Amino acid sequence: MNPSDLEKTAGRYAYDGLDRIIHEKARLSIIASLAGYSEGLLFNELKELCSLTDGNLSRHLAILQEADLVQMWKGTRNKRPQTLARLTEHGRRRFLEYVTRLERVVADASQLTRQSESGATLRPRTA
Amino acid sequence: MNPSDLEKTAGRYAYDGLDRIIHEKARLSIIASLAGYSEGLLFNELKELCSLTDGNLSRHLAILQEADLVQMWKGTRNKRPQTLARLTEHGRRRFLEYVTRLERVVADASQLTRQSESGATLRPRTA
DNA sequence: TTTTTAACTTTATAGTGTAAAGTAATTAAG
DNA sequence: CTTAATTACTTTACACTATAAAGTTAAAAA
Repeated sequence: MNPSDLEKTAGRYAYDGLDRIIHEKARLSIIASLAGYSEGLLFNELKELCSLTDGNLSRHLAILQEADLVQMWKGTRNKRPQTLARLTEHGRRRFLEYVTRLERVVADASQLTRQSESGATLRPRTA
Repeated sequence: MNPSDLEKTAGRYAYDGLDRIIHEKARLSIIASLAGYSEGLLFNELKELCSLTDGNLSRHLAILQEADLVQMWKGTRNKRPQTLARLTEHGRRRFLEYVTRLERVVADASQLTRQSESGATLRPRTA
């Protein structure tokens, strides 16, 4: 890589668009689940789908709610409290944006696959 | 979603394969950069490509090295110390695995796109 | 009426990302 | 020739945050 290349591509791999709130594994898990169920999912369903503990799920849902990515509906189902979580419109858009960025990461990686197949050397370059 | 569905898909969205070490944004950035340059990148090149500060890059490189995902070569270039970072074979494989999981996230998300296009309702479901 | 279960929420803690400060070695300035 | 500045990092301290353990409320069972 020569200096003029650097100039052109500074920040090329910074992945700015990878929104921290969505990128966190547990929350990505939650959002991706909700993305598949536009009618929403119950607390316990999410817990199972995402393999999260109660406290953990509760905290992450609170964070997602605060960011207006998810909305919660509290009700009762046979005399038991039930919480339904759903993506907001905003959350849906932000997730789609996030995924667009992810696609770039995947695309970048395909380059690696090609290079390794073409038998590139693994020696350090000389000074 | 009915209970038998839950049974079948518990952990469906847990994304276990999203290795924490690689998933972290700054490190994903570093690894994706290195993936594009099999001959390795210099400290300052990485700094630019990933828009990281010195300290930040240094720490993350140390973590990646400890995990045997990246290897470092210390040398000098016109009397200045230079550090060259490169993906290890192990790192390359782990990154490819990681990307495979990412592809699943992207695939999951395409479902959302389809649903939103088919005009699904946004009302909470009745108890 | 006491205990247990269900469905969460709150809190304490351990872990981690980040930038500021520190180090060492070279070059430039006075 | 001594001091200041630059380069190329590394170390440290702090602020943040993910997580699970403990706590809460209410219904159901014993």
